[in-house]
Amino acid sequence: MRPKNLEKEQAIRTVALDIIAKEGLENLSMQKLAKAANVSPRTIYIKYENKEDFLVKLFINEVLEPYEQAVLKDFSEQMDFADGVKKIWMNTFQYLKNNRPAFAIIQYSKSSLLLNKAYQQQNIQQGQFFAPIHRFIAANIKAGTIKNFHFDVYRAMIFPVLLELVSEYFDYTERPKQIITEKVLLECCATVIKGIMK
Amino acid sequence: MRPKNLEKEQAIRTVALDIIAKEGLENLSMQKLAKAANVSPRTIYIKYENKEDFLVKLFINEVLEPYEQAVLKDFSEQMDFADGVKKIWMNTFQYLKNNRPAFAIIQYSKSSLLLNKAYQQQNIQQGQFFAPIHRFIAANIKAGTIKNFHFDVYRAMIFPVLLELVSEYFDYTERPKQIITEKVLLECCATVIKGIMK
DNA sequence: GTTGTAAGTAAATAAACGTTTACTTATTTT
DNA sequence: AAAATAAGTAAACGTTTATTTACTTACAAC
Repeated sequence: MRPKNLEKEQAIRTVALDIIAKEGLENLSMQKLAKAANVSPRTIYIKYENKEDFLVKLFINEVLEPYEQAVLKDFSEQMDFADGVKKIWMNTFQYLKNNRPAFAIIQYSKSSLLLNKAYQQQNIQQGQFFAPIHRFIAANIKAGTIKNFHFDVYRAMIFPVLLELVSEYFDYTERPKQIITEKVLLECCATVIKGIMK
Repeated sequence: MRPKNLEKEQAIRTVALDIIAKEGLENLSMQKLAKAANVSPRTIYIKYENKEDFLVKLFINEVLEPYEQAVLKDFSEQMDFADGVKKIWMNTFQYLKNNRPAFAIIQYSKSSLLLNKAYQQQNIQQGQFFAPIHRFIAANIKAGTIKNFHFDVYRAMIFPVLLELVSEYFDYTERPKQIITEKVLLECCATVIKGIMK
C-alpha cells in the first residue's frame, strides 16, 4: 500500500490558514486551496469528509489547541491575581502576534456560524476550554480578591480588549508608527486589573 | 415614467439584514434575497451596482449610521468622564439589544474583508465616525482625569468588552438564566471606568 | 387616451463552487 | 517480481453563484 505523504497533508493545512489570513475565509475555495497546495482536490477529501469537516478540524487542531496551550504556558491557578492575569495577557499577545493566520481565523469564529458552532462544541467536549482560568477566577472570587461576577463576564472584561489590541497591532504594522508597544500593553493590562480588583 | 416602489426597496434591505442575522452573511445570496423579498434579482441591481455595493451601502446606511446616532444620543463631550462613558455604554447596549441584525453585521465587519474596508473608509470620509468620543477622551487626557493613551487604545478598552457582553446577552436569551442584566452591565461599566480613571 | 420611459419580471448566462469519477502511481506484502 | 491496495491525479459532475438579457408593466407627461 502506498503510504500517505504527510508533507502534502501539512501543506494543505498551512496553505489554508495562509489563504484565510490573506484573502479571507469567504475567499477560500477547495479548488483554490488544492491548486495553491499543489495537490488534487481529491487529496483533501482523503482525509476530510467535506469542506465543513476540514474547516472545523483545521480550526480546532491547528488553531484552538495550540492557542490554548500558548495562553496557559507557565500559568498556574495558584498565582497571585494580578500576576496570573498578566501572564495570560502577555502569553496571548505573544502567540497571536506571531500567528496572524490563527488570529484571523479566531476573529472569523466570532461571526461565522460554522466556526462558532465548532468552538462551542469544543468548549463542551473538553469540559472547559479554559478550565484553569475558570478555576483561577473562582478561587479569587472565593478569596475576596475580586467581585462575584459570572465567569463569562470576566472573560468579556479581559480577552476582547486584548484581541482588539492585537487587531490594532496588526493594523499599525503597516503604518509609520506602531502604537501597540509592550509598554502600552502592560499598562493596559494593569488598567484592566485595577478595575477588576477590589 | 413608472415610479420606484419604495416598499420593495425597503423590503430588500430589511430581508437582507434578517437573513444575515439568522443564516449568516456567508449564506446570503442575491437570488435567495430576491426570492425572500418577493422581487426579481434584477430589481436589486436597479439601485445597487453589484453585491459588494449593496452590502457596503446596507452596512453603512442601515447599520453604522443609526448605530452611531444611537450611541451618541444625549451624550455631550462636556460631560463628566464617568457619566459620559456610562451614557455611551448604556446607549450602545440598548441599541444593539433591540437590533440583533445590526449586531450580527457589526460582528461580521470585524473579520469580513469587504465590510472591514467599508468601515475604515466610512471612518476616514466622515472625519471620524466617533469624533465626539475622540474629543471627549482628548479633553479628559488634557484635564488629567485619565492616562495619556492613544484613542485607539481607549476604544479597545471600552467597546469590545461591551460588544462581548451583548454577544453573551443574546447567547443567554435562549437559556434558562440570563446573566447579562442591567445591574451587571452597570457594574461592568463602573469596573472599566475605575480602571481607566487616575 | 396615447406615448415614452424607467421599474420590474422570468428566464437565461457564464463562471465558480463543492465533490466525484475514472484512472495512474508508489509502496508494502507475498 | 508480481499482486494488492490505498494515495494521488486530471478531468468532469451537477449545483449554485452573481449578473444580464429580453420582455412586460405602470405611471407621468403630453
